[in-house]
Amino acid sequence: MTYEQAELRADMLKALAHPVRVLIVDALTAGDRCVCELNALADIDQSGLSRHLAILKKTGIVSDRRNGMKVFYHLETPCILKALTCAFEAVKNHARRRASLLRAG
Amino acid sequence: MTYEQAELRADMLKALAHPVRVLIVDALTAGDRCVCELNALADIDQSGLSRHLAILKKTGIVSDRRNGMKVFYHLETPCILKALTCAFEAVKNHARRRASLLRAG
DNA sequence: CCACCATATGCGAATATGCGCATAAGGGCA
DNA sequence: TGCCCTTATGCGCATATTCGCATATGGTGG
Repeated sequence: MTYEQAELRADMLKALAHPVRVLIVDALTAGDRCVCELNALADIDQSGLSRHLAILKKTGIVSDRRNGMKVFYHLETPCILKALTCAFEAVKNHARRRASLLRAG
Repeated sequence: MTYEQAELRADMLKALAHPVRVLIVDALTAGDRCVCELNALADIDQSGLSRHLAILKKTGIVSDRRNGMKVFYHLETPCILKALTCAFEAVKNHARRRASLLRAG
């Protein structure tokens, strides 16, 4: 893999690597949501949420669509979920390994 | 998903979200490598590489094993590759969409 | 046009990340 | 023990992220 290819992948991962953005992507798997609905996900300023959405949009993970006064966000890359699930499984495995090491040692 | 669960996933993604670390994980899919081998992957200081490896190790993505003077790193979570592949496909889709928008508009 | 609602952006401050240099730490070998 | 090789860590600096506040923008309805 070239460095440039690695950079593309890293940019994608970086766009996802924030708890609020993970929550957003998770919520969008159930269907499109407007900003006002997503705002209930985390205890965060509205402007902050808007910025997180802009980050996801810039990398193409989500797209947006206006409907009257509201803007709805749509998950463009559902496969990104596999990444999240994998990450979660890996975290659990890691925790389990650490726990058994603590028991043994 | 709770905020705590999202934080765990985000930590995992953050650990991967750097081009050098992506290169490391990619290289380790072909088998264990010592630091001196990995050092050839990118034009980076040896201390920097060591730090990147420490980040991957802390989250459980890789583990290390001493063999004589050398330390070998091992990929603990090969499923993480699916995340990388997904990220890459998503990047390509995004680029394609942007390109066709440019053509149309 | 004006008031209002939903969303986005400018700005500054706090914090985190990444880097290189120097150096420490762990281990092999004479 | 002393020297060398491989890898890790302390430190300071530059840059990037994140956040909240204030405010701008786009759209609706009176």
